Amino acid sequence: MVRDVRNLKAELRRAVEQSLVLLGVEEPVDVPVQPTPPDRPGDYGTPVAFTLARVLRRPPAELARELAARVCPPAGVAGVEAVGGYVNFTVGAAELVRAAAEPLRPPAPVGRRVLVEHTSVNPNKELHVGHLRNIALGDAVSRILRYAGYEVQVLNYIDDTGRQVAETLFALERYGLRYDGVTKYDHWVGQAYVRLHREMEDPRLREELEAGVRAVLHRLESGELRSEVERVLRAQLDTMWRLGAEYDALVWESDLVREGLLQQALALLEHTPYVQRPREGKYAGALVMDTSSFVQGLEDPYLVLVRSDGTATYPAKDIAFQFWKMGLLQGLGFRPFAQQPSGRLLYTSHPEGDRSVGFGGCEETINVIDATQSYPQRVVRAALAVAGRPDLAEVAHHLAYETVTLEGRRISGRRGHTVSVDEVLDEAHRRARAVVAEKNPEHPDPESAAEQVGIGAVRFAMVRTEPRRQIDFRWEQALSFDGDSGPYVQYAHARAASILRRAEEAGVLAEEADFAQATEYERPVARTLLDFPDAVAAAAAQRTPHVLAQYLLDLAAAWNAYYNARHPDGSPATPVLQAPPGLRGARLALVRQVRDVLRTGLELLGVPAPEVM
RNA sequence: GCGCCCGUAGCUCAGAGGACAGAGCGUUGGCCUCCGGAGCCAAAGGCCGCAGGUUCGAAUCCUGCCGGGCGCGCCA
Repeated sequence: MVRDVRNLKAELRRAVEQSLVLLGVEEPVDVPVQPTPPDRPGDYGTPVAFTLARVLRRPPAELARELAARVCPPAGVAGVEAVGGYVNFTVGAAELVRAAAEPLRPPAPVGRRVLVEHTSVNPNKELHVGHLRNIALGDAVSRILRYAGYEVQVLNYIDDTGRQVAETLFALERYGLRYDGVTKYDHWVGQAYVRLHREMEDPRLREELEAGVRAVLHRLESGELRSEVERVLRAQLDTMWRLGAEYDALVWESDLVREGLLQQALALLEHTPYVQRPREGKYAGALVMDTSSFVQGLEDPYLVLVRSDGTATYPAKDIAFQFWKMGLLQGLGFRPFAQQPSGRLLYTSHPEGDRSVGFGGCEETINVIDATQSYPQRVVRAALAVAGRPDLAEVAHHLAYETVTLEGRRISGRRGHTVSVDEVLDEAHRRARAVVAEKNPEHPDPESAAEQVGIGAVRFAMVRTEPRRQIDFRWEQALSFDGDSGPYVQYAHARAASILRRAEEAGVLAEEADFAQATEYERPVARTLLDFPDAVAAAAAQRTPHVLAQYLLDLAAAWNAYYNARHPDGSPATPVLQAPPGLRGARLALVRQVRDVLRTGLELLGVPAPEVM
């Protein structure tokens, strides 16, 4: 009996391989088994005859016919036929539905630790739609890898010693601002930042402002202003949590420096032939790394790690962090920071933290950072190679996504050309609320449904396309509730859940399935259901959620088509609750699986799956 | 200038070297005798940027060109 599609495909492959021997093929040949296109006979097929044609010097169609005649198909396969040069297999409807209805089993643990860093927003202003893409991608990839069996650490890097934070805190001081308690705190603080930048345009003030910023920077480095930064961070976290993103730990840049990780990283690099301290010329007195063997296309391959005044550059800190992530360096203590909405504890690095809390030291890393940072990310990988670990450089991935533009222009927080995540979510909620009121006026909890649909629309829009593609943020597109959208998939899920609810009310939910009664109408949904493990595996392997998003659209479409199917005379072809006993059980099993796969898939994307919407 | 990424239907996008290139939006026309119409069915719409090459087979791989985005600081 066929258990699931992985077995099925593997069994088909084996059967074909055995028949190859009968044809006199001795050399091992790769036998691809793929689903047949719609409107073609069969469910799965192989083009192996084309490969063979070359070796055996015979026409592919002829070989396909011979293969089809000799192959001994596994149990449950109802037919084998040659279609042109392809050999196609038809699985019986009963077997197909039975296999598709088999309960989901998550993949086994792979025993590999992966560290995903995402979000990493400067703690000095509210989140904008560019950050939205980062969070949606990073959170989805983390969930997918965890499901795929990896041990995943999700980190959010807090750049608390950066210029942007210094400018903001300086602005608050300079203008003597007091929090009004009304505006969300990160938005309020962001206004001070924008105001300072307006003032900085005046060349007469530049020196005075610069000195002020530098003074704050020093206080930040000493850790003196940590609680100020933390206050902004907590406001930002509310937005991240509202989106459904959660983290395992926050890593503060100041901790990285204070714990000496930066110095250790530099020490690792310093005695390699690639790193030098020139006595004269352009880089006199600085510590520089020659990246020419690792990064192409640079006029000047020398990268400054330590300035001639003794201060470290940003790339140096990045390198130290990366070394720690991959276990080249140890250190950093952690302690609990907050309880997240799901109950999961969020840790933070801290000078008084517990050093035995085991973050870092992963075998593979994924840095979710936009594509404009590709060069610094290559430098980070180069540093691993310089430190004698080219093997680690291979698995230090940069999940590079293209930036989000706004009306075709680059987002700029400073110039106010931006849309905040909070604003987007509020508007999404408002629009979804209106639709719920219209479509489902009896809804028991319309506010909660509107929130779930709004978030779902926004997050799905951010992950449905390939990360490398630039996207222009448009309200109608990001907040679309029909067509290829999050709510479309959510609706398909709610519809399946609704049928199961009614089945339970009618007392037929536990009815035994008689798969032998399965019809041709079930075939497309069943086949699509069987593709789920492949979709997740592909998303994990390629480290991109869009593969899974596209799959869920396919499944929702197949399920909706099934739901609406009619006989040629126009009468409903696929009633579930009114189907004859046995067939009803089989259809309920299929509907349950549709609901479970949609729910699981949506969860992996971080899109809520409401039962009623 | 050099390097990286992207060019697929009017628009927004899928498409791990395999079967006549697929969705959504928009346009046109249909579907409430069923369990949710945020849905379904159908039609129209394509030199897959251009030109070569590799291959039994190319939207997919290679080379060149064209168009667009980004990067190339002792900034972060």
